[in-house]
Amino acid sequence: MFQIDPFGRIPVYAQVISELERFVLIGVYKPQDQVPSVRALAVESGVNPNTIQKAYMQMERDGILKSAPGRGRFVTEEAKTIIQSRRRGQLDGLRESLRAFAQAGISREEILECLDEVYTGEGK
Amino acid sequence: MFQIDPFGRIPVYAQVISELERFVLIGVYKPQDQVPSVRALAVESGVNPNTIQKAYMQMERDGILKSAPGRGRFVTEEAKTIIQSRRRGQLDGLRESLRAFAQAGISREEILECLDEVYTGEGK
Amino acid sequence: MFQIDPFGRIPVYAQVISELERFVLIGVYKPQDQVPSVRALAVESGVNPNTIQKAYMQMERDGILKSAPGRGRFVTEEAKTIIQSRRRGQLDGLRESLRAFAQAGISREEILECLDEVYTGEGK
Amino acid sequence: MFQIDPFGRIPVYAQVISELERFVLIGVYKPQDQVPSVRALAVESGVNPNTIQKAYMQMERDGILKSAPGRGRFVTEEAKTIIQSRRRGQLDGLRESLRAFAQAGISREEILECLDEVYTGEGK
DNA sequence: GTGGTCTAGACCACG
DNA sequence: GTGGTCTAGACCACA
Repeated sequence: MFQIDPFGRIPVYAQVISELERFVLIGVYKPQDQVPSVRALAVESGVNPNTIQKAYMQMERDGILKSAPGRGRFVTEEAKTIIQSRRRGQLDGLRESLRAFAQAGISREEILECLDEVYTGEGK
Repeated sequence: MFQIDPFGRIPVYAQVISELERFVLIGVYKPQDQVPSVRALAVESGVNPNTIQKAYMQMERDGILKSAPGRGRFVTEEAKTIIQSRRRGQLDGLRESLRAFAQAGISREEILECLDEVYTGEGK
Repeated sequence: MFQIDPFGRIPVYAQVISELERFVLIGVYKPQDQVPSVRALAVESGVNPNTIQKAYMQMERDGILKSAPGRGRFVTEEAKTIIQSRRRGQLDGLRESLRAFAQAGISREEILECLDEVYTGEGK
Repeated sequence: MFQIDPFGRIPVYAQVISELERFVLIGVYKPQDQVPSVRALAVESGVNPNTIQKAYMQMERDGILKSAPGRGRFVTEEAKTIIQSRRRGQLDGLRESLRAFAQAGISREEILECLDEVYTGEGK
């Protein structure tokens, strides 16, 4: 239920954030829900507690989580909104990426095919 | 003619490779052509010779360049093919990335818009 | 346990690779095993960390090692297979070498004698 | 008739020597024969004259050639003998090489097969 | 001049 | 602590 790949270029803490955000988007975690404690999530995911801590801290900074000292961490009301709007901002990143492919001689059609594959294919 | 950004997340040696491969793809460097010497490219680009060396070595391992010790480095016959096929493989990465946007609630239309922006926009 | 000859025609980084691959082949390092850190191996072998780094990077590109940033480097599942198949490819080089001896007037028997000497002699 | 590969790990000057020695062994060049001038061989082989010069100097040092200033270079009486005996000494190198293959997990049979291939195959 | 190798020392992101 | 990257400066073999 919690997939982390310790190898590969994506930092583990970023993967943790990504997974948690995904859970918020699909409604596994709803506003006011309590998220697992650092320790609990660490053992469940096999990730170093320091790394979980780092992920939680950043999500707090982003306004997705809020911590109630001594009681735990909770999903904010605006979590879903924040995540979606931020992802929209990431389109800039995508644009840059696409530009790279364009420069690399990949045709618009090849990418379109790719796109359809994703949006008509299976949901996962 | 040779743009490197020493600050920013992309390693300099990767940028060097990217630029050189771009030159091969657009025909600035053709098979059997000699590429600039390590030292020459270092001064031209303002990058440390060691970093150029690292880039060249990797391109050699990739079969894009071949070296004739004492004479210089040359573009292989298969260079263009290798680069293109490799980039095609990178489409898998793009596919995964697009899938992430889909999950994040970005519509197919938003990405399409992005795509057109890139392919109809300026060449740079 | 780790023999490096810093003088002599074989590059140090190549010797490091050779030693590590040997350890994989004889089972000292098994799949999923962690290999020594760059710094640790540097002090143990008396080689500059950069040189170790270079060796490790190449083995990674070869698919023999994989790195988990911040945690260390590990032997891949396919390591042994890759090494063996690559060495098998080197038989082409041997064939060429033998051909040279044949042309040089060395008889098949002389080489056979050589061969037996090696394979019946001591393991080292 | 004169094959040089400017790429690859074998130095060009060594290849030149190897080719010339081959010609002596197969009788193309006999004792007292004059070998091509540095310049002539350079244009014929497409190799830098400096490199030819280096090869000739070493062959002189080895007693295979002797120079008559102003008249040219000639094959010595002992050339063939010297080359053959030297090659015999190279068996030590072969032995070391075979040992490496043995350590690399290549079986004696695989090398034997290789050997037969060479000695029963075509002469070239 | 070319490429190939190595050292020393530094900085950063990550866990 | 780990790996990843970069710089500066040096030496060698080769053409």
